[in-house]
Amino acid sequence: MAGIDDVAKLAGVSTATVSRALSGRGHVSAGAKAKVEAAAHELGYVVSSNASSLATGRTRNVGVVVPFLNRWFFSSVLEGAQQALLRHGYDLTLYNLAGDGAERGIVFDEFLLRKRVDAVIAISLEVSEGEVARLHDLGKPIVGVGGPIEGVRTLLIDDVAVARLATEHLLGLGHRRIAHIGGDLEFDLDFHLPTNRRLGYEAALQDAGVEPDPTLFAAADFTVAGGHHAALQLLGSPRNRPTAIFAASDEMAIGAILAARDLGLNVPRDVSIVGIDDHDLSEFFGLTTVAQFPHRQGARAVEILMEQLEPAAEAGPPTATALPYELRVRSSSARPGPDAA
Amino acid sequence: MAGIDDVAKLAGVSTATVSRALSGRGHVSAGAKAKVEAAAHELGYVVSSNASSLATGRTRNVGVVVPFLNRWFFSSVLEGAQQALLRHGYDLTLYNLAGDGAERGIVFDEFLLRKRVDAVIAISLEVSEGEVARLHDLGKPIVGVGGPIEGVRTLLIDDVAVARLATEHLLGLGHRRIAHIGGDLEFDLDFHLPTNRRLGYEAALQDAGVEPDPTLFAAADFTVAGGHHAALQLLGSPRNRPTAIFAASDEMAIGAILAARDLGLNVPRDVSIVGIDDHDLSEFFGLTTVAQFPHRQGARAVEILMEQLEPAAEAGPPTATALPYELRVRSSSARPGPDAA
DNA sequence: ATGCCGCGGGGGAGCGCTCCCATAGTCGCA
DNA sequence: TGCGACTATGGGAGCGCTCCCCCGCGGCAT
Repeated sequence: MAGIDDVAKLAGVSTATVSRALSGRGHVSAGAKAKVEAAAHELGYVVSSNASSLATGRTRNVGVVVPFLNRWFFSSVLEGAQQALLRHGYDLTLYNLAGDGAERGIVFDEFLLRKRVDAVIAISLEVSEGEVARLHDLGKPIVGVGGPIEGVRTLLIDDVAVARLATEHLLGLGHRRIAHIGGDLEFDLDFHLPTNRRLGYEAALQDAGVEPDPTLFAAADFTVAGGHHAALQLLGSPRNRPTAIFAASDEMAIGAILAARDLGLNVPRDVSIVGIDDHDLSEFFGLTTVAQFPHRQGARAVEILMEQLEPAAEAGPPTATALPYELRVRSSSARPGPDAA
Repeated sequence: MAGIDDVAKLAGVSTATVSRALSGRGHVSAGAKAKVEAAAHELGYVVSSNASSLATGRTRNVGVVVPFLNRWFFSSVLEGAQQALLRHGYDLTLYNLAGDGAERGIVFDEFLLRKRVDAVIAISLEVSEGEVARLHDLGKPIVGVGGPIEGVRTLLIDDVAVARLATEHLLGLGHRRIAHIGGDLEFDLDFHLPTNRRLGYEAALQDAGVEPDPTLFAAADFTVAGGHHAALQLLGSPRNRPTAIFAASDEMAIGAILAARDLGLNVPRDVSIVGIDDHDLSEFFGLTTVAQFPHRQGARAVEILMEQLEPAAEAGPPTATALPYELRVRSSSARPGPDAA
């Protein structure tokens, strides 16, 4: 393996100049720079990140901590973060904290603190104040995505507004009996997402002069099966059947569409269904939804970290934290049928 | 931040002893080891992986290269690999090569070779011989999962056998007109998976004395939408309609189930459907499938790397490369209806 | 007794960079 | 012409470990 000395020798300069030429820090004449680059290329030289990190104290590596890997939201955020990091020349070290607390302790004690990473992105993960404090003491920035973390800059869509938008879409179509499939409370201990989406739903109804009907709420976990189960209850009996369902996630909404079909109901003729996410499968199911853009959220998280990690970089826009969302109307929502109106 | 010197001072020993005590290499008396551990704990000392890597030349970090993050197979393998690596005290650096070749070159030239990783796991990714050679020259082991790579130890299920098993299940139920939804050829340039599964399907038919009917094959990409589209063609007209469909993946199979429903056909009464994977959603859809276990495949890949990276470790079983698979019969397959038989 | 071996432990070189400091040259302006 | 400011470059300490080499000691066979 070629080292910096080999490059220096070949280029006829000192190692200091090689370092400067390749890193862009400090002054190097154009000629010297060209010679160094040619030599480096010829030798197939790549700086040793270890040696570089040791000397600088920076690793150009960020740790990403996720609770799940195989769910759409998480993998999308991860993908966005990865690509953004790559553009900045950073590596991404992945920590998948699947549930149990044992791994978690190891990751925090041994890995994150091992000077392996310069910063941390926590995706929808509860991080204790103590953990945040430790990272802070080490001078490692942390940003959260998709779940509020005490004392940490966090990226998340305005769940209340998103739910409101979805509900208003249904109200605008003329629906009045609108059910909601939301997360159960246990889940809410970590994120306020289910609560917030329910609040947005209720607020939209009230603004339209519709009193929320507790019998039109069904709790479920954020899966197709959960949404299916909940929708069967909601749509099960013809009397008092809602004309529309707003589900807190697309996976739930897809479950609801399938449940409606199972009951012989036509979507959207007999029941309109909307979700939140714009999941991969939503287009296939013609699901009307409010898109959030987890891919961009991951990228945004990286930008925020870069502002702190590399203050020298372009100042960038003044960090607008309002995350975009967008109603995507497809075929699963329509005006209620005449008998319902 | 406490360094090794601080620990040495507090424990009243030399840094060499601290290093030995903490790494387990070399001889240290029990007493000294206890003192060192106590001191390290008291100071919250964690070895700097950079300094350690620089001195040893080993990073305890493996690079995982994946083409997609948000597909069930990939994220499952990734999860399995991550957990296995964590158990071995290794980190996982993720490289998501989404399509284009530009990123790819950067990753190989700058990142993987940057002495950042000790080994590489390539998931269903075509790796050129040149790339393999470079890694080999650097002494970095590489193992593939889910796609054959020239000259590299690769983990993948026996696609022919799996397809055969699925097809034989249908044959055993009495089906004779069995259609197949498989990958298209373009996709096959990378992996031989679609071809192999088709071969297994045809072999099973021939062994049962059924001549494969080319009109009962439909190409699709490996998605729900792809399977749906293909199944609509296959099941579209009542004449010559197959009594069963074997899809090369569960996502395709689920698309086929939905297509059957759209056509007013009952699964399994009018048509049986089986897939391959045991995808998360398969249970919900009652899909009969041949489970492969990507999570374990990821873990297995790690074990193989560890055998090379840490020869000192337990010798382990003699590396049986036969990967497990298992038929899971659910409600989507049954004997063909009387009119079909 | 003597030599040898194995174990426990210390000193310190060296891993491959970065960056501080020093030096030399160049330019512009008083 | 002189001086400060700035650019270009080299020398070399030091980042925080690991591990080679060395020493000392006790036990054991010769």
